[in-house]
Amino acid sequence: MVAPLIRKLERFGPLPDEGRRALEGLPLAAEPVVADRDLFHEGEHPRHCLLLLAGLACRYKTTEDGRRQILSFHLPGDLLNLTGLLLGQMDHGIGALTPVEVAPVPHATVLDWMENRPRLGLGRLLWRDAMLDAAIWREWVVNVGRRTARRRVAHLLCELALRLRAAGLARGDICDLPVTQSVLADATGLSEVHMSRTLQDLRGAGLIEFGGGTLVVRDWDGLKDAGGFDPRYLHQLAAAA
Amino acid sequence: MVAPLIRKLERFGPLPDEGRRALEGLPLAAEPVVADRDLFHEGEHPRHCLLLLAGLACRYKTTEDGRRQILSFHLPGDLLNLTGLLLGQMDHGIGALTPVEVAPVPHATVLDWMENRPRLGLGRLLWRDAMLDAAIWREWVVNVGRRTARRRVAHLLCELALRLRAAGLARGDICDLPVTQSVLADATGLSEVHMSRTLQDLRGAGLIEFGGGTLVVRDWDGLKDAGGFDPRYLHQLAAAA
DNA sequence: CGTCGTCTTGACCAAAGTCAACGCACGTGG
DNA sequence: CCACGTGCGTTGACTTTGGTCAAGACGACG
Repeated sequence: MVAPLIRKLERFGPLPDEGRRALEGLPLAAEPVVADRDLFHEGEHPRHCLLLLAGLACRYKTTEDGRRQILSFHLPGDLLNLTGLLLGQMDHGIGALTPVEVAPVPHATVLDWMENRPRLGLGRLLWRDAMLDAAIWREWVVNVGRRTARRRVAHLLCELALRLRAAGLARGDICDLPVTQSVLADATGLSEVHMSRTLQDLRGAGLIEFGGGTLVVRDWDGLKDAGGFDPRYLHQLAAAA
Repeated sequence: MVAPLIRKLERFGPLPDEGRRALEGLPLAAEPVVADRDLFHEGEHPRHCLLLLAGLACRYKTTEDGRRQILSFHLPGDLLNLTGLLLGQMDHGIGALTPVEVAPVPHATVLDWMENRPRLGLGRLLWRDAMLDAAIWREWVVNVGRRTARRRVAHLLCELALRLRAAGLARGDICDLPVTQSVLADATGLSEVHMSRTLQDLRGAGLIEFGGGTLVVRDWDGLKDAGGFDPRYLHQLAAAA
């Protein structure tokens, strides 16, 4: 069950055997969660992280006037909520976009890894993982702040295609992306209607197909181009591009 | 010289005496940097962090078509660039917005604090500081993604007023904010012209005064309201609101 | 005194939002 | 097996927000 997490951490650097064994020995109780349920609520003080085993999750915030902004997507293998561990209170929610399986990992366990057991080598790798999330947020600020709808959407799809591929959720250019257009709209700061038009635009240009929970990248170079996508911000993940 | 850094870290939790002594004993060579110069370039592989001693700095990215998006502002006491330490390559630039004083701190030193010397208690505090930056980015995604120009600008000014106050750069509601409107525009994803109009709008509503490098918050509640500002995302910094 | 950077203003334009209607697929219950 | 409802996507007409372009004011500074 921890294999995807281990694979991900090893992208950041070597994982000592002790660390690997610690992860593999972790008692994990998988819990199913139905779609659209919160894994963490904004404002709560969590006492555990969640290892995402299957399904798609997202972080999001809701504005004062009820609009939703999705902050990031999370794939199987992601250890959700180091943020909550370090900051205490959740400043955002984490929700299941699809039916999901998660396994709680107590904060105490993670803190022990990071602070008392340097031989595991987990501290730095987990920290890097958190910093990669931050790198993605920085790019999202640029995306919503300074790009047109077309570039925005193309850019997001590039990022997702790459991450889905790295997580083993794609066969070639065919990616599992079981989300509605309204989810993509909330991730890009666009309206649902305009998302629909923009996707049609990209489809019409022969760059993608999207529907039925699947994204097909028809023309990777064209899509990269349309999005002004430079994968360097994804750091170790960039290789695939 | 490290006093502002220590003050900031202590907001996140108790700093053991060993840690304090380690910081105070740090050999710091202050270097002046003129305004508009880069402290770190996008793409470089830095070998040190920079402790910001005086002046205002910002992180930014430039899009493929040459537009700038400012990602965050940094005030004296900030230890710039834990990101570079952990991710290796810079995915963004860090620039001096005003004349600035910085002191380099080798990566090796910081890594040593964090990984080999748990008694210092610095690891967790620095990590929290990095996570607070991430919390601010999340809010910025919401700000540029889901708020109108007026709310956006009001929100940014609320955040800055609070942070400037916490950093001792404000006397009451009068804050040192020596930046041009074009900088604020790049931080909010607006055009320079529209920033000018929006500031006039806020001025006209009696919420702020802004000019000559100074921000005066005339009506804090009104400004919070106009920005939909809820300081909880600033975590330990929220107290002042 | 002239120049440059910054801010302001006005006129116009383009991008994206809003509102409303409709089609379609899917699942449910009669 | 069909009727119905619901959620999702699409389309069109219209509005709003903010961007763009261009000109001018103002002040700091050489």
